[in-house]
Amino acid sequence: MTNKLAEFFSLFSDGTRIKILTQLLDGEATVSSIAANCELTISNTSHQLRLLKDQKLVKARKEGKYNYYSLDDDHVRVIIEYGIEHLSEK
Amino acid sequence: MTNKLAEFFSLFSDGTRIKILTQLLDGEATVSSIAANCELTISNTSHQLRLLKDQKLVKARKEGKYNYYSLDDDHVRVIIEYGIEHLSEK
DNA sequence: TTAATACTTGAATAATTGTTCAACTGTGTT
DNA sequence: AACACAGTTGAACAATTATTCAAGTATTAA
Repeated sequence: MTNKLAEFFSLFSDGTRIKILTQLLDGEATVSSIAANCELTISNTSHQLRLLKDQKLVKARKEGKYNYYSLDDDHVRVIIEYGIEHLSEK
Repeated sequence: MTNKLAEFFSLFSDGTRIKILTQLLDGEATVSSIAANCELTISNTSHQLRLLKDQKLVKARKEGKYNYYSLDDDHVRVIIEYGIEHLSEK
């Protein structure tokens, strides 16, 4: 249980993934647009999105040659907000 | 900002620290009792507590030769609960 | 059917992190 | 003073994780 929890939270423990997640807070986006906005390579973005998808934090929708990713967990927003609150208070 | 957030969440991204944090949800405890309950070495426990303390998730109170650690952040409980909820839902 | 775009994947490398070990400090006891 | 207990610290090693790179698939357009 503790390890599963840790695995879940590890998705928030990397600046790259936090960038991607906060980007997705604004709504769904393609891999290339996420990569562009977050200043990441497409490959890296794709790898991180897969991790997030494996753990059901995001979901993907395919439309033509584009893959649209979006948040698949209502907790993500709150968890990030709590983190921000912690930072601003301490 | 994203990196500070990631640094904060990285405290939850390790099974050892999750064990320590959940142990502290029950109230303050000494380093040795935490180590015993979580089945960790004293040294490892102490190292992890320092990380948690540096980021103001826990605080320490010294009494004689004992160091009592306790949670110093109201968000910890909720964040862990949200993590558990996520796991049970997906 | 060739080419271009939009990704994905696996493997290698680079970087970070966790754990242990040995030595140390501080406190109370004999 | 010498000892045991409670914990801290820094350095080394072990393990994990992030990022890049090169090659691949899928879709659409020329």
